[in-house]
Order: sequence, then C-alpha cells, then structure tokens
Amino acid sequence: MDPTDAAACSIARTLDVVGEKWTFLILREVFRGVRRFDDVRVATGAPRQVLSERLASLVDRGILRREPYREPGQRPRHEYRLTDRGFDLYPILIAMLAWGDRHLPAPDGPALRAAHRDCGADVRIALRCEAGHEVAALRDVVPRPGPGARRAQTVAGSSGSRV
Amino acid sequence: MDPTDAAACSIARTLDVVGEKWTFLILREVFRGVRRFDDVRVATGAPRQVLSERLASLVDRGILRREPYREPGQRPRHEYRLTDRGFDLYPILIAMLAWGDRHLPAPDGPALRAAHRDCGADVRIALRCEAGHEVAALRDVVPRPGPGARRAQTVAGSSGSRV
DNA sequence: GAGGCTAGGTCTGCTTGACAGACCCATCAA
DNA sequence: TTGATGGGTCTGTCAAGCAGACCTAGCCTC
Repeated sequence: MDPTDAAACSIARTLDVVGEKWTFLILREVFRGVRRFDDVRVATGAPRQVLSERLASLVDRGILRREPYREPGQRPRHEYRLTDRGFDLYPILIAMLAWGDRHLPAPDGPALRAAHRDCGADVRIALRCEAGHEVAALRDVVPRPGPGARRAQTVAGSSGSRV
Repeated sequence: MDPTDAAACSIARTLDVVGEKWTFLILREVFRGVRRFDDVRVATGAPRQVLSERLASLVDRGILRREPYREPGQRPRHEYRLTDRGFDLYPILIAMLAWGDRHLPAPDGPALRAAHRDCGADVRIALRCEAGHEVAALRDVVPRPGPGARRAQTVAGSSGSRV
C-alpha cells in the first residue's frame, strides 16, 4: 500500500480523527461518564488549550455533542456526550484496555474495567467472521486488499514470507 | 479518575506505547507483511527520522523485533517483525478499521480488509463477557473501577446521569 | 447597581517534536 | 579502486505542546 492507497485505508482515516493521545484520553473519560470540561481536564491532565481544541474537534466531527445544562444558582454550562458515531469507538478503547491489562499491568491491578451491564463480568474482545465463524487466534486474521485498493499487488508479496 | 488513577489505567499505558499516528501506521504495515524500512516509509509517508525513531522505540518495547537477512549480492539488512506482544495489538487495528469502514467510508470502498484465513470472510469485532455472554450492544458495556482504583468514587457519579 | 466568584476560553512566550532536504557511512559488486 | 544505495543522522524551519497568565460572561450577594 503506497500513500495513495493509504488515503483509502480506513485505519488511516480513523487515525486522522482520533490518532493521538489526548483524544483517546478524553474519550475514555466521556465513556466513563465524566463530561464536564474541568473534570475531564483534571482526569486527563490535558492543558486547557489542548482540551478545548480537542473537544471542539470531536464535536465538529460528530463524535461528541455539547449538551447545555444549568444547575440552580449557576450559569449555563455544557457537558460533552457521545453521539452514536462516537459510541462506535468504544471497541478501540476496550481493545486498548485489554492490551494494557495484559502487557503492561499496573501493580495494584487495573483502575478501570469494562463490565457487562447484566452480569458484571469483564467484557473482552472476540473476533468473528461475517460467515459466522469464531476466529480463535489472531494469526487466523489475514490482511487482504479491499475494493478500494489501487494496485493489483499481493498484500504480503513484497516482503517475503508471511507475518 | 484523576491523573493518579490515570497512571494505573491500562488505556493510558497502552497510549504511552502506541498512542500516536505514525506508530499505528507502522503497525498497520507490519501486520500487512511490509517489513523493510524503505517499504514502510513509502507506504506510510513517514519522514525517515520519525520512522527510524518509532521503529527503534517499538523494538525497545518488545513489540517489534529486528530480524537480520541478506539477499545475495546485497549487504546485510534488517526487517521488522511482530513479537507475540506486538501481535496482541491487532484487535486495536481491527477495531479502527471497522470504525473507519463504517463512519468514514472511502468512495471506492476500503483498501484493506481483515479476513478470516479459513473462509475469506471479513473479520469483525464481537464483545463477550467472561461469564460467556454475548454482549450485543455497546451500551451494555459499562465502565467500572478496577482493583487498582485509588478512590472509592463511583465511576459515573460525578457528572450526573449515565452515558 | 457594584463586587466577587469561577467555568471555560484565549493569549504569550518558551520548549519540543515534526518535517524537508541534505549529508553520511558501511557494504556490496564491478 | 569507484559507484550504488539502505538506513541512519544532521540542520534549520515550522507547528504543536505546554505553563502560566489573563479574560469574559453569568450567577449570586450586598
């Protein structure tokens, strides 16, 4: 895949929207229900300017929406909530959580879990193909060119043997 | 979660390792079987200095390993291969691929697919809890504090109603 | 009305990383 | 020896991050 194809690659497009640390940390907080500017700022450690800009960008791109609210005795304020489109980013965060839990475990165990609402057990990523098969091993997932690929190149051909 | 807890959060730890665009793009290429410095450079468009530094960092952190090889008539070279630890990052990329396919589709369709080796069908992320339940909706995944959380705070308590 | 408080935003100057382009070094073949 | 080149490093410029300070607007109290 050369940069021409990279433009058609969904991973690259996703990265254009969320491919940096602060954005992911903000999404983590919003997923957890932390929605106010200063709460997010304290939780993530993001500088105000960075946070302000990222929140605006996420709203622009339809991932978050600003919801006005007002507590008695205070001025009107806004909180940030996920759109459906934003909610669909959750698997990325769950996958990151899983990788970190497994490969970079914290001494006291994780601070955050993703749990199944009904039974409370931890939620994990599973892989399934559209024909309905369980894909048990990551090595059973292979990259293939899709319809938007521009060259007739074999994906794994150019650098020798398989992954 | 304040920055103290953030240090125990697996998402943040994962982001410390892979939380930026170039790293993900490099991983995409290596997952696809593109392993040589210049091939990765051309495919990702990364400047040499960035690529060199990121590759070294991924090797340092045990995600990639450098494998020497030598083609007849050429000097010794290295290619970059995934470690098992690196391979476990695949679900993150698959989740990104899915999000991009769905929310930012390319006009000609995706350039890259993740396919099931045995049957060729597209692989997708599914969610399952450790008690064995299928988690059909993302909204059935709820954040919970884990054992490493430092405060007795309720996760969703501080900003009002649920996500 | 004035004054105080503060949530969220903006500004300034400094630091750090990205980036383009150039250069460098080591290994091979002729 | 020379020439080619893969992978790396260097230099100067630009852009973003960052700390700290400042600003504005809406509310309340006096």
